Order: sequence, then C-alpha cells, then structure tokens
Amino acid sequence: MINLAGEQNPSDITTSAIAQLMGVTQGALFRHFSTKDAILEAAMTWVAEHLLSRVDDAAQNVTSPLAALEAIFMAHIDFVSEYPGVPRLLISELQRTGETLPKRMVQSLIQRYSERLHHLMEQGKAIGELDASLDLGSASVSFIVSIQGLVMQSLIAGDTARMRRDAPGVFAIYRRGIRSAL
Amino acid sequence: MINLAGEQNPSDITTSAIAQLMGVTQGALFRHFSTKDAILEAAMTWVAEHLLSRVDDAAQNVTSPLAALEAIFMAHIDFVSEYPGVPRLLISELQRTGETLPKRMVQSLIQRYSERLHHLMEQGKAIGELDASLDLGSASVSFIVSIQGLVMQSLIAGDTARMRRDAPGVFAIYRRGIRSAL
DNA sequence: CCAACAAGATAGTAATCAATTACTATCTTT
DNA sequence: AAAGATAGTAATTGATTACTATCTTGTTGG
Repeated sequence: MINLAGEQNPSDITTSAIAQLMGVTQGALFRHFSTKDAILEAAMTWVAEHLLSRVDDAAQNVTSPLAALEAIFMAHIDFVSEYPGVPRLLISELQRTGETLPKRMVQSLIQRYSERLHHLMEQGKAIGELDASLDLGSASVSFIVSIQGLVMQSLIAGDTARMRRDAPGVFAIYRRGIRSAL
Repeated sequence: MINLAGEQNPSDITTSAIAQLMGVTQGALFRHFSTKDAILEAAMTWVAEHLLSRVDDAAQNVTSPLAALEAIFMAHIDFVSEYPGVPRLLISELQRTGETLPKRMVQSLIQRYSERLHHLMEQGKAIGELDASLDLGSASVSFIVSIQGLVMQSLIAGDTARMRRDAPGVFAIYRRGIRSAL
C-alpha cells in the first residue's frame, strides 16, 4: 500500500501524500511511524521480502542453472512491472549521500540478491553450462544492471509495458555472453 | 562548474548551494538564470556536448566497429569517473514525472547516443564482426544499461574507482554476447 | 455503564526552499 | 563625464515540509 506511492517522484513524496493514499490525515501517520524514514524502512522491508520470495519461487521448478537465471530475470521484470514504484524507490534511496538505514537496506538487498546469482552461476559453471573462464563478479553485476537498465528505459519512455517487451532480447544477449561455447 | 554540484544528492541541491559553489550569494544566481530549471538546462547542455564529443573522439582512430564500441564504452566510463555528478544528475532528472525540459534533454541525449551505437553496430554486422541475427535495439539498450549499472554499483559502494576496475569485465561479457560466432 | 485506551482529526510549529525586491558597485560606451 | 548595462548584496516573501501538541471519538472489558 505504501509502495504504490512510489509512482511519483520518490524524492518529493510527502507525508501528506502518503496519508492521503492511506485515507487518513497527515498527522495521524505519526501515530504509526515515528519518522518518515521509518515509513521508508517499512516499505523497504516489504520490497525485500516480496522480491526475494518471487525470485526464489522462480528459481524452483526449473531444470538447469541457466534456466533458473532466465526465470529469475523474467520474474524480476514481472515484479517491477507490477510495482513500478519499487525500482524508483530504490534508485532514489541510493542517490542519498548519508549512510541512512533505508539506504543500507537497499545495499543489503542487492548483496543478498547477488549472492543468489553467484551461487547459481557457480552451479552453471560446474555442469559446464556457463563459460569456465567467466568472471562471476562481472556476470552478476551485468545481470542486475540489465534489469536496472530495462527499468530505466521504461522510465524514460514512460511506458511500463516496454520493459516486458524488451526483456527477452536483452537477456538473450546476456545469455550469449555468459554461456559456454558449445 | 555547476556540474560539480552533482556530487551530493541532486534532488536536494539548493540554489544556495549552487551559489556558494560559484562564490556568489543565492539571489545573484537569478541574475543569470531565470529559474532553477534553467540552471539544470545549462548543466544538461554542458553534459550533452562534452559526453558526445568524448564519445566521438573515442570512436575515431580505431580500426573496427567493435573496437569503436569498446573505446566508447571506456571513454564513457572515464567521463563519468571524472564527473560522478553527471550520472546522478541524469538519473535524478529521469525520476521526475512531469514532462520538464531538462528531462526531455536527457531523453534526447540518450536517443542521440543510441543512434551512434546503432550506426556502429550496423557497420559491425556488415563486416561480419557482429552476429548477423543480433537485435540492434536490444544491443544498444544493453550497452547503455551496462554503463549505467556500473555507475550504480560505484554509487552503492561509494567508490568511483570501482567503476573503472569492473568495466573491462562487464564489457567482455557484453562483447561475447554480440560478437559473431567465429 | 463507564473507565481506559487506541486511533484519528485539527491546528499548529520551526525550518527550508525558490524566487523577488530594493539598492549598490563596477564596467562599457559614447 | 554622463548614461546605461551588468553583476552583485542583503533581506524578505510565500509556499511547503516534517513533525508535534491538543482535542475528539469509538471500542472494549470489567
């Protein structure tokens, strides 16, 4: 519910706007949250839980590590298509300079996400599905970055559907870049 | 000079901060710019000119389209390493919801950039350096996205040098993803 | 039936921001 | 040297912000 507020520019989402969305007055918000950052923290927790569970679900019922990566990629795209405010919120949070708690939460989310990718890619290497000389650091960065970029393009175009449309093509290039030669 | 101000969170760069950086009082700013957005426009113009000229320079004195792409990639990374405020400013601008002039400028910059990539990739296809079945739309999106992502990672880590370090690895995967089989 | 409490409304506050104003100093030009 | 443009200062304005203090209502359990 709070996350839906992310559909406007996150940096100027006011407590009034959040309150209005929740159907209460602005002052009433502070009965439930001690500070504005506390609201952000709650939102970040929500995002972290839902995104990671989606991703984990997608990685199951799939035969190979590479197929899992593709499933994760698409599940992630689906998730952010459903909640366009999510990436905007994360990006906005990362722009902050200080070492705020919400920012640290984003960092830890990305790190946990990266670890999952790393793990999958190691499996992929082990069974010869991924190129043996692949640098896993670069590979996981590229993965995340490709999703981020698709989101940004949608943001620029102001067209959420575009993300879903372009996702297969972008992932195809990525897959070609990490797959073993054969 | 104005661009250096992008080293803090762009969404709360105040006119006072800009004025201070320029060594004048806040009010004096409005002798030169009619509005705050006008300052942003000037900054965007600066970015567009310098970035594109860097990129064009890099694409010269190079033997093949694929080599040109790599040179552009690295030149771009160099550029944003020098001016870390630039990507932050662009990202911040893209987060805005309205159809502001600065935002349109970012969009047109990205489009011009994409066209250059497109052109190079067509050449690459023609001489058989790039995969014949490559989707150029996805390929140019992936290119831009990889740079954006590297920047974001540096932003997260708060370490500009990281970008330069990771760039070759990320580009290697990308190159592998678009290059012709042989 | 009523005390107690949770949850909200109303109406503030102090701070901050972009923008404006009235006025001044320094060049430039004729 | 007069006149005007240019670029600055200091102070202020009105709007907006996160946050708070006080009043009101609804519900629940003894």
